Amino acid sequence: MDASEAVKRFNEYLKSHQHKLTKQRALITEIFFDPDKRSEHPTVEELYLRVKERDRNVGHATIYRTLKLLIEAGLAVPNRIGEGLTRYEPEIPGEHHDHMICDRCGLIVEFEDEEIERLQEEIAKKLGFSLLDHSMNLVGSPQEPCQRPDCLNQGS
Amino acid sequence: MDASEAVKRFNEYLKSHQHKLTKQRALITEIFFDPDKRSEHPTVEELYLRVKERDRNVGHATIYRTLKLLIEAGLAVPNRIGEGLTRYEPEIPGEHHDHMICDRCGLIVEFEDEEIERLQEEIAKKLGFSLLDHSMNLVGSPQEPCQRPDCLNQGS
DNA sequence: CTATATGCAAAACGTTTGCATCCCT
DNA sequence: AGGGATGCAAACGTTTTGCATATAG
Repeated sequence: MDASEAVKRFNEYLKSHQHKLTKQRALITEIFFDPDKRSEHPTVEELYLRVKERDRNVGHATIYRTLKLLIEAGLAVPNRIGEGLTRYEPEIPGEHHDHMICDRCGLIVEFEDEEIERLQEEIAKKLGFSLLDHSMNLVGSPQEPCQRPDCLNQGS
Repeated sequence: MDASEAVKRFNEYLKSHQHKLTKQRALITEIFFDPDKRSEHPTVEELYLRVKERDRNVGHATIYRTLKLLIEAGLAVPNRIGEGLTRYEPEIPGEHHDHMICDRCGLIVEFEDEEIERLQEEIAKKLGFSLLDHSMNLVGSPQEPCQRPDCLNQGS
């Protein structure tokens, strides 16, 4: 799903809920779904700064309100890993992935595992629930020197 | 591990790090590890109120600072599921469990699954990391009427 | 006795909200 | 034209911090 596809889907959601597709909402969505930075899991502040480059008048509130709508539309997922602030990731409806987080530099690697998904269903059932959602985050240290310039694990 | 065992372990950690076991720290730890409420995953505010019943002079800051130390000592784990506030759970070193959260009433059921733990190790390895930590939260709706008085799912 | 811990209140932080104005449809 | 959206700044709840005082070791 590319950025304009995301905007289209968002618009469909908005229309069906008496909301409007404004310039700001379209811009935020485009930037949020930019394929180059898709896996960056931006914070509100990070997204705000990137949006501000293209529209100097946006306010924080609009980012917060738009992300809330994107979540309702099933196009974004909040992720409260680690520290004290929320990160958001673009969500392709129907897909799902979990996270492997680098202990040294915070890099987030996404992955998917069928076997785990299956086990989760099974566990929920055994506990008397039907599974609606789940999140799994692994934290680890890299075994090989990391390629990222800001990673502390440069192969000491 | 009972409450006094937890205090003992905490004291060991404190001593080895030039910290002191104060009345407040011992009290907070005892209450946090109270076997009756072990699985309640209290917020700071909840813990604060329970501690205040036994020592009317404690301040919020002491709860925050003590929980931070308990985390360093490996005796507590912060859990930022769901809403906007952090819950804490007592941790028995060496043990680990994941969470099944009730969609209707927020009840947290703890569970452990060897198979999942094994798969997580495997996935981390495949991605080039050695696993340090992980968290997994399942969200689901109960299949049977819930027994909790405050659960919305009373068997409608 | 001295280093560390406490309680308080103020500050910091991320997030939400009220309101006058603006702008999609 | 009118219901919704925006930007701003103030309000909010949680967590952290500075500081004078108290206390464990």
